[in-house]
Amino acid sequence: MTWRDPSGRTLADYPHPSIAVDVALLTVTQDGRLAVLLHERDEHYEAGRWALPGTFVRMDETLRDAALRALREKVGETGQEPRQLRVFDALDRDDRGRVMSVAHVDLVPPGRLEGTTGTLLPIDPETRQPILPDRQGGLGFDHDQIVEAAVEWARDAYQERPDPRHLIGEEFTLLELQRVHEAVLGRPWQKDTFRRHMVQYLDETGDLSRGTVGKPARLFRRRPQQI
Amino acid sequence: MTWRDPSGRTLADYPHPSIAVDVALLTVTQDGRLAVLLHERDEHYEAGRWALPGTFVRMDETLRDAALRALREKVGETGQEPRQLRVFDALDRDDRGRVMSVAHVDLVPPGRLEGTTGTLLPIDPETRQPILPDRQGGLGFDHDQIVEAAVEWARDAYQERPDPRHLIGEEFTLLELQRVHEAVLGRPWQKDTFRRHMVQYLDETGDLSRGTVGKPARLFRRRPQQI
DNA sequence: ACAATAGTGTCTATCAGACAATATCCT
DNA sequence: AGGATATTGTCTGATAGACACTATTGT
Repeated sequence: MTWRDPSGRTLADYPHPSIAVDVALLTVTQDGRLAVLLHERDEHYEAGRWALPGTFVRMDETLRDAALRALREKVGETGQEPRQLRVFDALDRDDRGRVMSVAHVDLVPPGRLEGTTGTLLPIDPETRQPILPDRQGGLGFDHDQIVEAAVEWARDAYQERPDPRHLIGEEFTLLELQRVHEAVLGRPWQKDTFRRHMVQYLDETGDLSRGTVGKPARLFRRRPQQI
Repeated sequence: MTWRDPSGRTLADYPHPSIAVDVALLTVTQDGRLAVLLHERDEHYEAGRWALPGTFVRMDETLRDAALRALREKVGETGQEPRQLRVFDALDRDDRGRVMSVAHVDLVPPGRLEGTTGTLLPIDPETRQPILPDRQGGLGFDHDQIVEAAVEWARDAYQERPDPRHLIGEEFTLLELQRVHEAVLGRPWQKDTFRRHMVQYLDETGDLSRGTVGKPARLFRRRPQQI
């Protein structure tokens, strides 16, 4: 059944690079900061270093499934919708052998990270790097580049549209929405500018917020995407 | 020397997917159209179909080098600077076995494609697909998606900056520049809008064009990128 | 009444897009 | 002179950013 070339060999008979996935799982914490989920490696390699969850891609799974499995196995969490960033393929990036890694990013609400065995570390908005609790020289592998690309991806996604990854619920006030966007973008936003930019993508629910001080705010929901 | 896990196995001992590269090599033809370099497969698989040049990545080469080798071996041309688009990883995308492909794009001046054994086919600006000379059902594999992504990448690159991939020479008139941009973007551009948009990235050489009918145009060159 | 937050009016600067007038060459 | 192309002036509409005023609640 297996395909064979004229010399009778299958594809797997030729030596070929191994392929891994690494996932930068981002979220926004209670205190309004972007954070990334890391774990301290207890593997047989690079043990003790901070790293992104990652794993080798198996023969019969897609990249997406491998990314979700990496999150489950390494930090006890299911991601949501991992997206490819790019392939890291430097010949010497892994001393164990020839390994390419497909970097992924996912951005999930903080509620999904309750039972995690990983560590959520805040990201410096300027450097786009996690702030490590100890000063032991950064992330393993090329994971600093992956985190940077992940932050860029998230910022891009939150530049235009209201909370596309549903970090907050279905109904929210403009102030709540603004807080999330400011956390992801790592910079403040003028409230009137923000409002006028976002309302075009929002529908009013007709209800008002309750129990807050000051004038109650209208509640909005995301307007269903018109194609 | 080789790393081994606790069970004494190397990375390569575990079955893992094969990895390939495919390259959409784009250029702009004399008649001002975007075109992609294809070849008719004479391989042992999918023979006779139009396809992008591609090859399997070897153990000791980077994606970039594999992409350049694919161009050399399949269409007799050296590319310039292939860039990753994304990984195509559907489980059934290749009947020969589990093969992921890292799609690449490159955009080179037409002069580099003189001795090619491939076929340059124009791209429909609307569909972003090559116009095949025969009506035999499209490209093999998922190469239609790759071409589409490649065109998107090229358009993005030519949205803002003057001819970043140096499809024309170092000195040019604004009309020459505009022709190239219109070819890549697949739509006309108003000359005064185009001019005012581009001059900020250009320096005048001080010379004028010669031998043309009408008022001679000033020559420009790209302003060295200020960081 | 007062504090606090929500929502809006309006001014400015910038920019893309479009039209058309003027400038300068070649034959 | 007349055709052809280059270059620039100017108008319009859209938009981001900023400031400040008005509106509506709880205490």
